[in-house]
Amino acid sequence: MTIRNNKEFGEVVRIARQKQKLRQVDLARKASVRQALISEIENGAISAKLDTVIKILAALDMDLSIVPRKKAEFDPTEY
Amino acid sequence: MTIRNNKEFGEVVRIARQKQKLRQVDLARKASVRQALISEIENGAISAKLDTVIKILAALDMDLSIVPRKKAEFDPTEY
DNA sequence: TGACATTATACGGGTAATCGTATATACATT
DNA sequence: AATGTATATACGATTACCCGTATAATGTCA
Repeated sequence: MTIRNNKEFGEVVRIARQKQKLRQVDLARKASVRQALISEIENGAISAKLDTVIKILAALDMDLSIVPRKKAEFDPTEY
Repeated sequence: MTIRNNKEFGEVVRIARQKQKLRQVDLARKASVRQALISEIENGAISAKLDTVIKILAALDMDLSIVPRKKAEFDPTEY
């Protein structure tokens, strides 16, 4: 899953959290942050610091990864 | 390339920048930040904000990606 | 509807990121 | 060595993250 802004990051966090049946407060505890912060991040309201991003992903058993930008592929719906 | 802390992120940025034969000031301009900030980030001195991370990676034609954490693989050196 | 659980928002305070700018340090080339 | 180039560091100012805490808003379910 590729991330281009805060909103997309928040969506990924929320989906992953719900998939694991965690409440915001549960994820917050695992990542050592506030429930309020999880809420703000999931809503794309803030630009979290890198270490916060990593802590939250770790709590969700996910990794941050850097990849070469994918070239736009042919999209038949555009024709 | 997986990223677990600020230092690892900085290393990836520096390597990618050098591979593209860019100076810090060049990358800074492309990402709309200061040369000093590129320096600090490459040295792992700060925890950049997510939008800053994304801007810099975009300037390097790279994407931030979220992936499931890889399971630990069998490591023969531990036996 | 009422009670409970979950999420979103608010406030003040502390700290860190980022800025513009300037300079110091390190590196390279002649 | 001297000059030019690149990177690292410094400084004060501004912005924004993150905190603890509390509460408002929303959702759920009997």
